[in-house]
Amino acid sequence: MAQMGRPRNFDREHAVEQAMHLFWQHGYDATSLAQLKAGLGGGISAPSFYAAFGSKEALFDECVQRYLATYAQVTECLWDENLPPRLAVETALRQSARMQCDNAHPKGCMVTLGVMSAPSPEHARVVDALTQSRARTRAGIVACVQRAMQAGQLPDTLDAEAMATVFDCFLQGVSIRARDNTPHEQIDAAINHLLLTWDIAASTAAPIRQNTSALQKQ
Amino acid sequence: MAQMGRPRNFDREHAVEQAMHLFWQHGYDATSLAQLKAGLGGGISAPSFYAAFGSKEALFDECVQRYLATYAQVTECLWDENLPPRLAVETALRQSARMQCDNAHPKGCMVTLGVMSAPSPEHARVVDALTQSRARTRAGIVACVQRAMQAGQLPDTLDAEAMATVFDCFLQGVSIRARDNTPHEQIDAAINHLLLTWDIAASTAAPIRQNTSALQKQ
DNA sequence: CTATTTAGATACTGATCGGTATAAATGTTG
DNA sequence: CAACATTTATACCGATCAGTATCTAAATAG
Repeated sequence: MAQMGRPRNFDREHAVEQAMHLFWQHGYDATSLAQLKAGLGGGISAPSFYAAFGSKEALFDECVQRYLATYAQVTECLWDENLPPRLAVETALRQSARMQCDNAHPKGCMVTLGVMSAPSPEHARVVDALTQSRARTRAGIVACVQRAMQAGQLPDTLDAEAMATVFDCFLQGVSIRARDNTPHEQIDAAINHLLLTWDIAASTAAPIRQNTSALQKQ
Repeated sequence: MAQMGRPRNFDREHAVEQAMHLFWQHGYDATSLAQLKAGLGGGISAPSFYAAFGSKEALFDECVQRYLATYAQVTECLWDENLPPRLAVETALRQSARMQCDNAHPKGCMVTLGVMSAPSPEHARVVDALTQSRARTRAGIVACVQRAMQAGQLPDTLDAEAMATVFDCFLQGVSIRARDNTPHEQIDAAINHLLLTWDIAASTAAPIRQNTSALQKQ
């Protein structure tokens, strides 16, 4: 059955996409209702906005979900257990760097750059989804390192959290550098160097696991 | 000669310090005049605020200058030509990480976390000092790499910008991780790994290979 | 003392914030 | 057609934004 009532004269999907770009660029607070209304589908009225999206906060949540389901997928390879761990990390770094430097949308990562304000109770709720997403990516990198350790590709004496922090801090920093208009080639070249930390750690791994020494620690 | 007129009953220096903490934590736009008035010296009135500081923007500029002259000095070792380049970079990373994780003030770096909004003409002016400071730190790291290359401590075939981007991206990312309450020990341990990129570059005469293993695509 | 200088207190400004009440316009359903 | 459902346009809400006008309080200068 078709939709009853007067049909809306803007494309809701397209409007969410435009709203995501606005939030991505300016952040949650700095994006005003006036900006959103003016930018969505070529201009809609306040009542249309609230009828379609509920509230500014609800629209933001929807935009975050949209972002996580699309652009943020570049790091999803971290969870692909069919990929060799090192390749999974490298792929995540390279794909994310490429995405963040793309001119087709705001520079940097929306999940990272939405950190801004922290303390106010409602803002905390808004930012929570972003914080959790960052924690998930972090956990994905840690999982890759641990997988490599279990496979003997990294020494099992390694501090997985510390090793993962190297890559995660770098990845978070890419958002800042992308905002500062660092060319993608430069970041990609930096990834070459960064991955050497993996290789040099791997070169100290015993080719055949020696559980005797590993089990000493606790 | 002593000051004429009625003396103000709050400590201006202390007030700037408190304002800096507020801007540091919430960012420029998200810090309201109401917050500032309530937080400065235990509460001052609007006219007192404007008489003492001129405007919100002028106070922010003053806070940025204060920040650059104090907390941001942790990376000033990058410009100390008496320090071996690698030690200068390591010291900058470790001191900055320690500072950013300190509980005595807001987590992260004010210069990095003030990026937020970009486009509006006046906001651009406010953010400009931060952008320039980031560029200066970046240039300092590049200078250290170049100094090491000239001293034969790094191969002269190295791409200094790319090498510096490794450390700078990491450094920028520390702000995000500090906001996410990553313990300082973990970041410090990550710096150990990160510095291996310097050592392995130093040990190789030939330029590092491009695209170490994957992702020739696109 | 008076004059001058500076800061504080109260109250207010116009603009913008996110959000809504009301009712007309436009569609489907029977 | 009439009844219903939904979006639209206009106008508006109280709250808060950054910033001020006005007057009084408190200090120094002569």
